[in-house]
Amino acid sequence: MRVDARKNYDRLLAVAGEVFADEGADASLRDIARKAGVGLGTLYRHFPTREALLETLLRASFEALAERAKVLESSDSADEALVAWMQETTEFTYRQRGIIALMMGAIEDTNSALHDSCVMLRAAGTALLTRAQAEGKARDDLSGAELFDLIAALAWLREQPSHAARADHLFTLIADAILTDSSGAHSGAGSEPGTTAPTETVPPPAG
Amino acid sequence: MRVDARKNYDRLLAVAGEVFADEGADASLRDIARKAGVGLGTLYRHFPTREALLETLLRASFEALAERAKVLESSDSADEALVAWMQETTEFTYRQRGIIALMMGAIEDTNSALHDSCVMLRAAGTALLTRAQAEGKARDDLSGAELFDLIAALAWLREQPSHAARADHLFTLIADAILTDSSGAHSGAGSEPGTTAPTETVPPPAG
DNA sequence: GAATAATCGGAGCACTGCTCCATTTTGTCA
DNA sequence: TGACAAAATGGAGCAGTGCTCCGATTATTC
Repeated sequence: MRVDARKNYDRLLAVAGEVFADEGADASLRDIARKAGVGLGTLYRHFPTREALLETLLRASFEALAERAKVLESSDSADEALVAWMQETTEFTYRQRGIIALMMGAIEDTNSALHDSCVMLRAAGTALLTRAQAEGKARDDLSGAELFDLIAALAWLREQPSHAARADHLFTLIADAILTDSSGAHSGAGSEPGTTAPTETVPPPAG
Repeated sequence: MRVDARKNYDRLLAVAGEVFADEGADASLRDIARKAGVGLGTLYRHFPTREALLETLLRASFEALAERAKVLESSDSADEALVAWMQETTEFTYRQRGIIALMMGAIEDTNSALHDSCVMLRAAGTALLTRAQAEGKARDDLSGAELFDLIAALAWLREQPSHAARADHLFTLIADAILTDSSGAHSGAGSEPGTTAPTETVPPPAG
């Protein structure tokens, strides 16, 4: 890549990261180009779709979430691992305002730039779910796709301002619904989003 | 109202009903005006916001859902009544594609034309929930607002094409999570959206 | 039939996503 | 160093959006 192209590419990513953070995933691309001091054509040359831009920005985070699932797979408690990963994934996803709707569309659209990331994320969750099910800690009649749906629904809910105050409670309710009664989850230690996972496990998006 | 104004008003409502049904709640207002054979200014004169137009179209249905809750309140089974109403409300809401997002914004925006309808709907659900709780059929740590959130989340999920096949199953999962174990809901009779409420209880939107 | 008030409808503004291509810049090779 | 081809640029242009504004038109009243 030519050095001037590289410079513009980097500038676009940096600015896009800020603008998306400020205004959500439906921010104006023209605005991003303008703030990057670059023509609109240049933006489209580097990132042919909005999703391509978002994918480049968020790929590292998606991969970190998948990696995190791998680590959690070797933890002691299969149910706590599952809930912790659900919590982290929900948290990350809802913070990228507007992205969960794109992801739900991308997961069955093989042409979408976000497709692979979504499939990877779903697979990572499925592995944790399957392990919990094998240990009798999670209900058997739940698929990885359904787990993904539940996380998406929770993330969408958190994007709604009117819901904010109740977010943790509903997360716990749904987490408990996934776990089997015998896993003793109702006491809450493994399913309180506010109290678990105080450490930063997913890096912020690049830029 | 002048007769020409009345004629345009009615035409707009009729056309808007069709267009919103075809394209969802974010359909082009200019397109609606054009198809109604009316100027854009005329549309905005009658319906100053998109939400005002939707509210006029859907008010009767919202009121029917509230009325339905009242009827269900005097049914034998408090838990079955709650789940049936959840099912009908979710069904109605998701069929009006795109409206659930507007409703979530409207419920705490007193200026929105949809505000009153949303508050009314939430209150109707709260009454059913409270009754079920009083009878020990629903978990106590759930508020009417949270019930509304769960219905919204389910309706949003159903709007996602990738989710369609799993809609009924997740509805059942969440319905069961709301009911207490003692209510015997896990056997399913009261929480199978596909099998309950075969009768049409909510009229289609006007127009 | 004339006066008046209500209503109409589309031009116009600022914005969006996206395409296209004349112009400019860069890297290479003699 | 200078010439040249390839790569990259950036913004004009198109079709669409929500929404406002106001001169022209129409219905109603006297």
